[in-house]
Amino acid sequence: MPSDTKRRILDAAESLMGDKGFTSTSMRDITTSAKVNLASVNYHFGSKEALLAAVLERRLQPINEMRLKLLDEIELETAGTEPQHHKIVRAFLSPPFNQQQQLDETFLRLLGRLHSETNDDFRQAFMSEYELVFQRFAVALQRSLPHLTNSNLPWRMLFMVGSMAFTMSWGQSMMKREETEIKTSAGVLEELISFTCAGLAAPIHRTDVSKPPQLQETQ
Amino acid sequence: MPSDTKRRILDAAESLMGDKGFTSTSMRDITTSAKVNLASVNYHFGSKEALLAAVLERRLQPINEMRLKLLDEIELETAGTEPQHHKIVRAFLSPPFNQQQQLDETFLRLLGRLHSETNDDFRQAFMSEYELVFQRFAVALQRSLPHLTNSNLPWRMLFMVGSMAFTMSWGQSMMKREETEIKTSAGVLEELISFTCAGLAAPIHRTDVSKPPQLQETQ
DNA sequence: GTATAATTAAAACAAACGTTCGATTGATAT
DNA sequence: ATATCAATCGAACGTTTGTTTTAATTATAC
Repeated sequence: MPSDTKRRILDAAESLMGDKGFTSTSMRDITTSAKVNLASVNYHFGSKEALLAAVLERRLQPINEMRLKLLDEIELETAGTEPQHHKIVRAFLSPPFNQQQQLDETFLRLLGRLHSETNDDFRQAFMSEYELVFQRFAVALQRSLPHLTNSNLPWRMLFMVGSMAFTMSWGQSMMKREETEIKTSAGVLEELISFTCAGLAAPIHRTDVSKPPQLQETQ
Repeated sequence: MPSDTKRRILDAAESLMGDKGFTSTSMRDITTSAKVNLASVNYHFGSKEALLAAVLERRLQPINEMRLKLLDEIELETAGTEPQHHKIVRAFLSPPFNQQQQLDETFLRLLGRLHSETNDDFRQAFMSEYELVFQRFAVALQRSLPHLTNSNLPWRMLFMVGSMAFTMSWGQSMMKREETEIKTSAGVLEELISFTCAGLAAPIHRTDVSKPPQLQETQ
């Protein structure tokens, strides 16, 4: 029987870092919660930062695999009635929300935090693993929304990821507010997809100078 | 001549926390960069967390004031040719991008980080200061987009804030990539407004169960 | 001028941090 | 039984953390 120490550490780290953030979660927090010895983390993972990488890897790899698989299926379809970019957006946004385990909710928060809490080197390494997925979806979106240019698309995809990440870190506390009616991950996902599709497909901004829209080009 | 120690501390804290995050920025980092004594922070502000609150307050108050002022002006207008929700979205999104000083770019990053890096108590206090602004814009948006319900609107506003926050923390590094064509804050703002307006105005998602998961919804 | 308050300076504080160490365990293979 | 080796343990390492204390310095008021 293989020891489950590594899994316990990963679970505890995922949960705690999702709650309090990376730097605010100490090794002692993690090992206490996981009921393992303090030294185990460095023994099994090498460092605290490497532990974070392992936590992310465990969840992100199947998510990105699923994204690419869904995109493959879309591109193999001979014809479809639904607008292509709806399917593409769904292929990108749904995998993180799909897993049905309980732990995933904390992972969503960690993922949401990640984009703004690690140092630049780490983010660089993290993004490089994302690049393939990002690139393939950029090509697919550009094809299905021809009015988008190289100038617009990267920004709109940034907005998409921003909405997604923000939903991940705030959605849970949002759903707990009694006045909020949509209370399931699936419902939020549908709302997020609608919003994102419309945003991506928005008409391109006229660089029309005849009607300066209130503020202009400070630099 | 009043001492400029407080301002130097605020400037240094804003810059460093924007770069490295709150928890990863130490008091010694701040006081060294500001060329003041270590104890000055606690003397003038009381604690590290209170310093962060002061940093945010200094910038956020004029931003939120401007948001409400712009919204007032919109609501006083007798008639307008432009869709109302465009103006409302612009009133909300443009103030953080408006200030022309150099320091503001680091503040944008700090603001973007803030949404996902502080503890819950602090976020609660921070959000309460936001609540008035949020509430007024929610009412205005609902009025100008009648097809939105209490069920949709809070989520779509969350998506809007998410795109905005993400743009704040990543926009600067995004503009430095050579393949990115839009390279000014004003240009990014216009793109963000277009995206957000379209997302907010998106048709509501039919909770139609007869055709459940994968495809539907031609907008 | 001196008295009084406000600010800065230097030093120290205890606590918490990530990491490393040598010893010990427990199973597997020889 | 003995050697081996990965895994776990308690303890300590040297730093760094935010904060506090006490003294010196500067500005303000009388």
